[in-house]
Amino acid sequence: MNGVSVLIVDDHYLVIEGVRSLLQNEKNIEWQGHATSGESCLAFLQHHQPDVILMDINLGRESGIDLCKMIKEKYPGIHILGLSTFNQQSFIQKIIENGASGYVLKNATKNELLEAIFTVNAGKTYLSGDAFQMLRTKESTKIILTRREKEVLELIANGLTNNEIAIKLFVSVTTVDTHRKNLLSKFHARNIASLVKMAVQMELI
Amino acid sequence: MNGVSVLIVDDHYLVIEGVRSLLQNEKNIEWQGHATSGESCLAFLQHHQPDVILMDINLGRESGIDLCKMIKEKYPGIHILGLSTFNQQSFIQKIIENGASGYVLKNATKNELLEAIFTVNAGKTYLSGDAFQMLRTKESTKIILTRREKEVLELIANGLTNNEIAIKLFVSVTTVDTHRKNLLSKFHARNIASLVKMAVQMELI
DNA sequence: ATAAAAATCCTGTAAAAAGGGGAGTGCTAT
DNA sequence: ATAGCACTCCCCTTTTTACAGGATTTTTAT
Repeated sequence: MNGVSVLIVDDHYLVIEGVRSLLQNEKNIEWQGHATSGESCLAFLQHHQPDVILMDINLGRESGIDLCKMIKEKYPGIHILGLSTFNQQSFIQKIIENGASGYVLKNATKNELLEAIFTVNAGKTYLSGDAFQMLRTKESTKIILTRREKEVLELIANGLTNNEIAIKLFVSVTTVDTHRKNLLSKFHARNIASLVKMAVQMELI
Repeated sequence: MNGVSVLIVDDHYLVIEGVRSLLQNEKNIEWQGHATSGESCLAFLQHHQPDVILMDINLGRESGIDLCKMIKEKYPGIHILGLSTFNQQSFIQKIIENGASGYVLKNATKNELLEAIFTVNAGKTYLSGDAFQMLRTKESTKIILTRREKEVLELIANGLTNNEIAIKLFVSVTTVDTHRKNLLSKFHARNIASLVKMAVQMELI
C-alpha cells in the first residue's frame, strides 16, 4: 500500500503550496496534485482517481459545493473533505448535504489535517471542532425554501413587482402572491424589507 | 545585504505554510517567521523589525486593518502588504487608508508575491490587478448617505413602516417618505426590496 | 398506491409604498 | 452673503403589498 492518495482543489495558490509542503514528506500520503478550478479538477479525474479530495468551498466564482455534488455522482468512491475559512459557516452544511465526508478549517494544524484525511478515507465523517458547533447552531435557525420560493425571492430582491415576476415565470399574479406570503411566514418577517435583509445576511441570495 | 526580511501575520496555518514554502529558498528574502494574532505580532516586533509584513486582513475575530494602523504608528519604517481572498473587496480600500503599501490576493503566484514584496520594500505601492480594479469600481459606485438617511435605512430594513419610523424618530410621515425617496434615488433602486439587498451587500447595514 | 409537500389559482379589503410635484428652515463653508 | 446641503413638511394619484380566507392540481417520496 502506497498511502492515501490526495488531490487538492483550491483557487488560492498559497493554500495549495501550504498543503503541499505539509503533506509532501508524509509517508502515508501520496500527493497526486492540485487543481484550481472545477473544470481542471474534472479533467484530472478522468485519468486519476484519488482516495481523498481536499476541496475549497469557494472557488472564485464557481462553487465547490456544486463540484462536490458532480464528483460524488460520477465517482462515489472518492471521499471529499471541505476546506475553507471560518467565516463561511452557511456553506459547511451545504457541502455535507452534497456528499462531502467532512470539513476542515484553513487554520487547521498539520495533525488535524492528517487526522481528517485518514478519518474520511476510512469512510467516517470528520468535522473540525468549530464546524461541528456551527452545524448545531445552524440546524435550529435554518429556513428551508422550495425551488419556486427561491426563484421568487431572488426576483423580489432584484426589485421586480409581483406582476413582473408573474410574467417572467409564466404564472398568475396570485400565485406569486402566495409564494410571497409563504416566504414572509417562513422568515417570520413583517414585510419584504426585513425579509430581504435576512435572506441576504443568511446568504440565501 | 541579506535580502528583504519578511514576517507573515495570518490566522490560517495553511497559508503560512504556503508562503513559507514559497519564500524559504529565495536568496533575496530573509524569512523572519510568522504570527497568528495581533498580540503575538506586536510582541514579535519588540525584538525584530522586518522590512515587510504580509498581513492577512481577516485575523479571526481581530482585524488586520486595526493592527496595520497600530504598527504603522509605532514602526513607520515597516512596509505592510495586505493579503486576503478576493471576496473581501470592501476591506482593500480600508487597509490602504490605514497605511498599507499594497495588496496581494491569496491566489497570487510566486512571482507576483515576490514582485509585491520587492515593490513595497522599495517604498512603492503594489496592487494586484484585481485589487486595483476593485478600488476603481468601489470609488465610482460608492454611495454616501447622510446621518438621517442611514437611520431611516436601518429602520426600513428592520421591517418598520414609514408610520412607525416617523413615531420613532419624532418626525412627520412625510419626512420619512422624503428620506425614503432620496434613498431610492441614491441607490438607483426601483423599490425597497432591491435597495435593502444592495445596502446589505455593500455592508451599509 | 397513497399520503405529504409543492405549486397553482381565486376573491376581497385595507394598508403601505412609489412617483410626481413643491416649499420653508437652518447650517456651513467659500 | 450666499449657494449648497441636510432636514423638515405638505399635497395628490397610482401601484403594489399585506392580510385573510379558500381551493385544485402536480410532484415527490415512502
